Amino acid sequence: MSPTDPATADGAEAPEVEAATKNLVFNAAERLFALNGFQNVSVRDITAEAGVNLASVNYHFGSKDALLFEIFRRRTVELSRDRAKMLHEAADRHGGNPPVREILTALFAPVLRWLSPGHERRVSLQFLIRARSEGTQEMRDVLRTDVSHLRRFSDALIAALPQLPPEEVYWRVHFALGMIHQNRFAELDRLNVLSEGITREDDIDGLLKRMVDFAEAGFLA
Amino acid sequence: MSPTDPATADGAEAPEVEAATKNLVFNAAERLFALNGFQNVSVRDITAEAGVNLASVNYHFGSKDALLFEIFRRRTVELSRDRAKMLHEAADRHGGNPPVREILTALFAPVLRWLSPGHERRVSLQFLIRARSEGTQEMRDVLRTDVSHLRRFSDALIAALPQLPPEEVYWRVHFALGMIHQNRFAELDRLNVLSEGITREDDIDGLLKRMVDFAEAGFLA
DNA sequence: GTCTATATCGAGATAGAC
DNA sequence: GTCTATCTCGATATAGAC
Repeated sequence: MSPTDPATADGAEAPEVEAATKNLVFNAAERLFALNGFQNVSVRDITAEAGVNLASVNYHFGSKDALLFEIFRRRTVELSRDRAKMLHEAADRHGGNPPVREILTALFAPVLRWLSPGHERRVSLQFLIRARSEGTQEMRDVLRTDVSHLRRFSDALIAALPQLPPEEVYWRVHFALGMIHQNRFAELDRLNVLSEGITREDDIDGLLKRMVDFAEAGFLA
Repeated sequence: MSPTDPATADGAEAPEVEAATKNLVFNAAERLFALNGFQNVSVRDITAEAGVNLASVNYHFGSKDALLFEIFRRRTVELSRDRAKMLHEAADRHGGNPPVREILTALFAPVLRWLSPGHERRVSLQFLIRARSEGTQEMRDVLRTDVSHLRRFSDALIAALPQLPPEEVYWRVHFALGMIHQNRFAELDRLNVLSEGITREDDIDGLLKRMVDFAEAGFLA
């Protein structure tokens, strides 16, 4: 049986029984890709960072692209689950029809939590943001066509805004997503230069409130 | 004198006196980079598309990266000039202090005009959007540190919103920029899938109004 | 499972004829 | 200025010893 068999390619689920090497590679790759970009990180960089031998990537994952895709898939699922959970809880609190503000909070908060300075998933988020523009064809196909997770949010917003044509709601979802994707390192750096350091990006709760305030006003306009 | 001398590297300004080859390369490169990404386009692809020989890129531009940077610089200057002109005109109409809505229009409209289906600069815009994430180190340094053009907009917004702390205005500029950057082909495709085709991205005037409505509400919140 | 050594390939850059 | 042919490098992937 090949080690790239799906049943064994679970990494984080059972790190102690699976080859330790595989997790070392996975984590080193995610970190390096997030920091330096997909094309700027070679398999050699990854194996050196992980302290394992050069052949490990191909042995455990099949190829560099397959490794990229596995990181992408795992983190995407995690993020979607966090968001869906928050949306579900908001629906429970409001008899199935949460207000706009809580829907937007469920959309934004998981991302911002991951963005927190000390958070374990901070690099995962940068990885996912990079995947949108630097990803392989396979990743971009998934990103373009798999909207099942987003649809729960657009449906909830359409229900919460019955006076708005759905077309309008979709566009505003698009704008709100743009606000999230802007939170990559490079753009936050730029904001810091523009504001001469007065924007404090490590104040995650403040940022969440700011984003929800801005987007809520846009949706209710 | 080297053909990469700045004085002769003007391309569009004097296409008939400059080497025709240089402009063929410039235009083919911009189009291919915009469509397929910087790393996915080789010098061979460019010269084949332009119908010129392989050595042209290095002869006229010095290197692939230098070619990329020249496209980036020229289009950046053009876009900034369009925006600055609109902001200036809005200021003239309002005794030096334009309202939020007109400032945002000056920020958004040039980008959306370039995005129009038949517009000559449509691919230029996709190129610039790509430069933000796929660009060379040199490009990203410029993007991160050169905020002189943006500052005119943030200053105008701070003046138009005296009741808001500047910190808040800077964050909202950040959100508004995210809304613009979301208008790349891949994200528009995704929106189309999500909305099942009811969002008409070729209605540029409608999109401008939607974006200004959303952002203005966010700034006035 | 893990390592070293290497095959193979595609890229950017350049030399030198015309 | 333009072309062909080629140099050189860095990358992924893999063969095969241990």
